[in-house]
Amino acid sequence: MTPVKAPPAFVAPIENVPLRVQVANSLRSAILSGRLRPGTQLVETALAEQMNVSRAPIREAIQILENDGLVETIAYKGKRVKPLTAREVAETYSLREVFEVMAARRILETGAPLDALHAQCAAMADAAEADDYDALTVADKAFHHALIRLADHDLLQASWQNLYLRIHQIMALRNRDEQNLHDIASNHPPIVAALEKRDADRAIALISEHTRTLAAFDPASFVNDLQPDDP
Amino acid sequence: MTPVKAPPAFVAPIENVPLRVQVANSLRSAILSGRLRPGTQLVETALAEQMNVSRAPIREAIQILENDGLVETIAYKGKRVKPLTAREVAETYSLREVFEVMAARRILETGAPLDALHAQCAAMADAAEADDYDALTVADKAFHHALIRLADHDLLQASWQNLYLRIHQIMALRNRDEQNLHDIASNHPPIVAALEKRDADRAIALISEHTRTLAAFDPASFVNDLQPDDP
DNA sequence: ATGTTGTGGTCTGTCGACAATCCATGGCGT
DNA sequence: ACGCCATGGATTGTCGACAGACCACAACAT
Repeated sequence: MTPVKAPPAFVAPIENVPLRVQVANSLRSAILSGRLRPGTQLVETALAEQMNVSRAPIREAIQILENDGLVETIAYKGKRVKPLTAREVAETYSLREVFEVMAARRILETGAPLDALHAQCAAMADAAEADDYDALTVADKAFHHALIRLADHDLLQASWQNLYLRIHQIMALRNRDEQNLHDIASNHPPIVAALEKRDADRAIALISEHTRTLAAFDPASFVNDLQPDDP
Repeated sequence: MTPVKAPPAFVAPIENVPLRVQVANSLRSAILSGRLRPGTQLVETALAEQMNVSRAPIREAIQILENDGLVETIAYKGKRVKPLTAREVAETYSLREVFEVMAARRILETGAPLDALHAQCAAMADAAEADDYDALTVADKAFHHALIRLADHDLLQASWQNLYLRIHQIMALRNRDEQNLHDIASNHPPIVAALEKRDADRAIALISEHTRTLAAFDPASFVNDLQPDDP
């Protein structure tokens, strides 16, 4: 049986993306790219008017971002892009370290193939050579995403992805001029090599060190460590 | 200055709890206690009528639960209590293990006092002696919560708490008769002892073992590993 | 029989309006 | 000057109604 009702697929299926998701995506990318800086107020009526939708989808979209940890609500007062404290940044990176170490452990246990990691290392080297910061960022994210994916752990992946949203935001707010692209790129191949050799201790140590290096970088320039509100 | 406007606090502050939060709490406790079993459909209109509120707060409440990972939405079809797969249960416990090991590491680094842990160990022993399953559950949660809190890491705590929601649900769905209260209670004091002695390896090993024991317990009785929907 | 096409019911998705709350500002009495 | 209450504007919280999408079932044609 199973009478192949639908052959390969000649046309793309039309997706029905709810407004709240479109709104959420739009706002999220604005936050992650740094166009909406931490502390910025998000006013429902204003956004609703700007985007030509009613307030309901806006509210639900903002709630989605709240669960992403990018927005916070103060009852009857307003919603705003969550300010980043130095402590939060540090905690974010330390948790990321734990996630990636866990991924490495699982990869070593299952012996998953590391092709994807090699590929991204190459991509990062190319980006560093071309002095292309954006490409490097993309490849870096792809590398770590691949690392997590190889761990074959959906919950870990979801948690990591959620965490990485903030990493993304932090990176966008950093001063990119101060970063050495070649340093970043060269950090990764040794990790893959250690995994390849099944040297757990070394792989873990490298990942920890790599994460801590990133965390230590320029911790103060974009952070708002002030009263609940402001200037 | 700082003219102490509000002395200690004689009466509880009047909190304005939004309906969505009340609804979310109500539904959450129903899910966590097992009264709403995985797979149960949540119909907005029905809930709205039952609780005498409009659909908007219900929708937002359900979204909160969705971010808690307790509910899932299928567009234009319905929302339902997320079914638990064996894989999810295993992943949940393995992530919890990583969280608690991280907490132990941090506690050992900072040398935080362990009073709270001792207290909960005692509470668990009492509960086991009195054959009081509910009290044991409470004390067990309090123990692990204290462990996480001592790590002094807000993000870790938030992640752990979110994860523990599912643990709570899983425990509620288990067959409590099959569990030996004394075994559970006796698992914890050695962990505290190892922490006290600053024996990192042993503490971590004990925590891992403890978590894995729980995870291995009765993995099939309440799980729905079936097609996307149905009976 | 088998496949197709309506059709009705049951949900969720979206909207616009109204109510509740909070905050800042300014008037008023002392 | 100082403190207190009223008032107004801004923003979120809640509501009820309508529109859109999907599913199941039945009627029909082949």
